[in-house]
Amino acid sequence: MTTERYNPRESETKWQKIWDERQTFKTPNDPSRPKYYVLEMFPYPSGRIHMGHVRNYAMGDVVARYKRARGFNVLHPMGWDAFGMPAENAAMQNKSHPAKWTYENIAAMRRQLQSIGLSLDWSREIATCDPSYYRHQQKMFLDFLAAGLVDRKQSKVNWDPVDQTVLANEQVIDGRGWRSGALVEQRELTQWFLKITDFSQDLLDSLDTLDRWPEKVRLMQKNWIGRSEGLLVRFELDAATAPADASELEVFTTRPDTLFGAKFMAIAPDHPLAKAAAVGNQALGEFIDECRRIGTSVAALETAEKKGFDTGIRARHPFDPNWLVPVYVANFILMDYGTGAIFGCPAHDQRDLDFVNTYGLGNTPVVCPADVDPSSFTITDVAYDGDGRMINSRFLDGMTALKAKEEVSRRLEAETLGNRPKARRQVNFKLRDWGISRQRYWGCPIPIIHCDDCGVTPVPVKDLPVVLPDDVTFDQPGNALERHPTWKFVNCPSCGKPARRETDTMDTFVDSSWYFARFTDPWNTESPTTRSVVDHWLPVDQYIGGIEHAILHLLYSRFFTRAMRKTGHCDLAEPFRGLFTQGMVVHETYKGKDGSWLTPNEVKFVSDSSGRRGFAIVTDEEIVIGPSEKMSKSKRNTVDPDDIIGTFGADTARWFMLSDSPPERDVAWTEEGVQGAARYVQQLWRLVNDLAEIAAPVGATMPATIGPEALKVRRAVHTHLMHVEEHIDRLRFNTAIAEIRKLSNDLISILSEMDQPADSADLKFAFREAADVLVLLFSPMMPHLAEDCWALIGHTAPVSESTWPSLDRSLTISESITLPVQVNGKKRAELTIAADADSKAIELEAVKLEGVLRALEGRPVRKVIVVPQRIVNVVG
RNA sequence: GCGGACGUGGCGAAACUGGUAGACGCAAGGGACUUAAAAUCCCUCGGAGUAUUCCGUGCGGGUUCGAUCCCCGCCGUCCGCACCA
Repeated sequence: MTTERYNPRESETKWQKIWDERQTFKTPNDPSRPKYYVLEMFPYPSGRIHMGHVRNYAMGDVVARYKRARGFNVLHPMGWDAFGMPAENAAMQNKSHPAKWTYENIAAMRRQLQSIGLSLDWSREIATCDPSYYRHQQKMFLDFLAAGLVDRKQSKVNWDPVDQTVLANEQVIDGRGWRSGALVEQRELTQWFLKITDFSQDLLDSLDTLDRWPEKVRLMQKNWIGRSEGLLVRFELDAATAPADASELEVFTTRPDTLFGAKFMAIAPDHPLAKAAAVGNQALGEFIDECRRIGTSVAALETAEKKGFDTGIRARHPFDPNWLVPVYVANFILMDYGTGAIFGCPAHDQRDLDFVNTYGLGNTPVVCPADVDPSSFTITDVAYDGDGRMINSRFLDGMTALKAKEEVSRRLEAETLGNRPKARRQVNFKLRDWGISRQRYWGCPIPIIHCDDCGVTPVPVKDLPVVLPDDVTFDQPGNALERHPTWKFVNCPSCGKPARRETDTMDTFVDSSWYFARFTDPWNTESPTTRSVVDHWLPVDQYIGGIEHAILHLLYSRFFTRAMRKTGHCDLAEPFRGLFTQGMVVHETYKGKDGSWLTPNEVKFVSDSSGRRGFAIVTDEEIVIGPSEKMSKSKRNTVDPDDIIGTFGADTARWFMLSDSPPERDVAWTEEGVQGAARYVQQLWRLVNDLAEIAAPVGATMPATIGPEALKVRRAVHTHLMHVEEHIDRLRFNTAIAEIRKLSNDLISILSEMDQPADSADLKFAFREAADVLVLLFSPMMPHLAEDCWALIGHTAPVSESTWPSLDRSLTISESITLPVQVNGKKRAELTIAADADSKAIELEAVKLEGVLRALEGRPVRKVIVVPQRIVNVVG
């Protein structure tokens, strides 16, 4: 019998149209049904989707379709992270407008996404650059401001003097702007900040509750938040050496135990005391300037040696007024951590040791490791930062370092300097407040008006949204809003006098910090969220995206839900209950003799038992096959989803993306692999055609008696069904797919081994069940093929609207099992026995087996270990 | 430097986290069908061996009846943070 080949191109567009017409994936806000919210990180509308998107959305779609079939009301929306620099750069190049570029890209990418057959509710689509979205963001900014969650303060920024904008740290490469190549300056600018540090402790503590997040991401966030417990210690300055106004220096330390090992104090170049000391000290002033110039770029930090400059100031040791410690300005002290000042204990801190070794200040070990004789313990160029007992430390000697920490803290808290305690305990965080001001046009305007009389004045809510003007030009660098002839000139909403709009816009990370909440009711024109709706849908049950967002996006979103809760926009702290970070799509690289990269389309291959070689199609020259790397334009190893879908169909692309590697790991796109997936599409099509011929009609009831052949089919079906469920539940798509292939392999071999036509009622029923289950199992991965197969086997409603098969667990347990039998840990025999046989019966049978007796070589059996349902081990 | 993850066939991987190592697939080799190719179907496929055998999960030890999995020490690869006092 011949079956026509399955034609994905015709089929896929047909079913996409049908789903659309039937509104199959439209999700009502129906609180009566159990909900499931699955979300993939929304894309930036760069113009075209890439294979990484296909992988990401294929995973989310499997979860969405699976949960839908299992009876959940599934929310699976899509939108666009649409503000950002690339749109402005494109506008500059094309003499166009960022909005035009962005919306054209959105249209193109929406079409591409639709060709993948994703089960998305497009009626909820949002674009963050649309005033209908960002107006609510402006409202929340004002609410945050009123709630004390917004700050406006001076801060140091990376300033690109050519592009005239602030650059993020990631945009500074070797001290130069990534676009302009200009030397980046450190500037003090007044910036808007969101006070994420208000939640430092909670953001840290709550990580423990995120048990469905990757451990790696939680750890990265933990390190980023960077909590450390320590002591703030006030050192009195020697009046004879200190500047007139300065009487003390406060430092932060996590090692108060090492106070008697102090050899110097060091302060940041921007520390107020450094500035005071530089007055009338030209050499010191020059040193400070030099530190500033080198700045804090990564390259500078890696190579810069520890440098310092003695201010001449001396500080008194907190436990000994006669002990004077020199105060240095040093280039490795950060002003924005702790107090911008430290005491240096070189024996137990590598940086301090490097420093004293340059300036000849010496070191005194004060913590001695347990296995070392204190009298011979010396430090030369490796600091000791481990545990031990105190030495050379007066009243601390003999204590453990831990005890000494406590003792020093206790004593200094009790002693006073100028009527205040000499020290207090403090918790410090590395986490900084989130600077959101960007000197860009294509972002969400910050709804603030600056008035000479009234100062910083919020835009009244009735005047929202503050809309970006359309008539802007990009013929010169800098912020188009700033130089717009009229936009920024408004009257003060408070006093009515002429005033100016804030021309900074918000960091685009703000846009993506709450879009998941907006999806729950994107139709609300009055408020960012509708409380009854948002509280029902959130948290997102399964969030899927790239590991590159492990810190910023995910941390900002966690902050945002807390801030939204505080301002009444939602009622939860943690937005993402489950997080999954998928791996990249990589591809081999091809390099010609002349060192130029070739695309996969420009190369042909020859494979035989000696290996695989590649040749340039045009020149026939042999090329070098390089390692698989992330798809990139520069290495020309990209594969275009449109081409793949056009050639093989979306189902094949989806199947291959999910099948080859575990989802969290990188997957290598290969021509052979995608062809294997395409072959399987045809194999399934043939199999379902064969089943359609012999299966009982749709909805046939189970016959009273099921013969052994039919039982075999049913057992296979339900066993594989059980395993596929387990794999999808754990997001193990690759093993789910292996399990589906096992089922189809089983069915193919059962069909080929049948020597008689399946005309008995029980077999017909079993094959009906097999066909239904098989199609339903692969329908989340290959939905279009599944629809055609579903229709072929007689169903009238789409498989996308059908319910998941119910598992009969009794069919997954067989009457007899075959256990491997080991002798001394090595497999020597197999034992087939009743599944419910007890351990004693198994033991008696096992020691009689021929293979066991042979391996024992006449030795007596000393012990038999029976692991139920698993294995038998005979020890002898 | 600090923190973390990972090393299994020619390749991607699996092994229900202590219980038959290599499922499922890719590539390769052999065969059937065909004038031929594609497609399809059958067989082989970790190494050695005539074997009902031995060896084998980066390397070296250990715990255990039994270790890819747990412990100790190395080697290698990748990732994150980075002068955070």
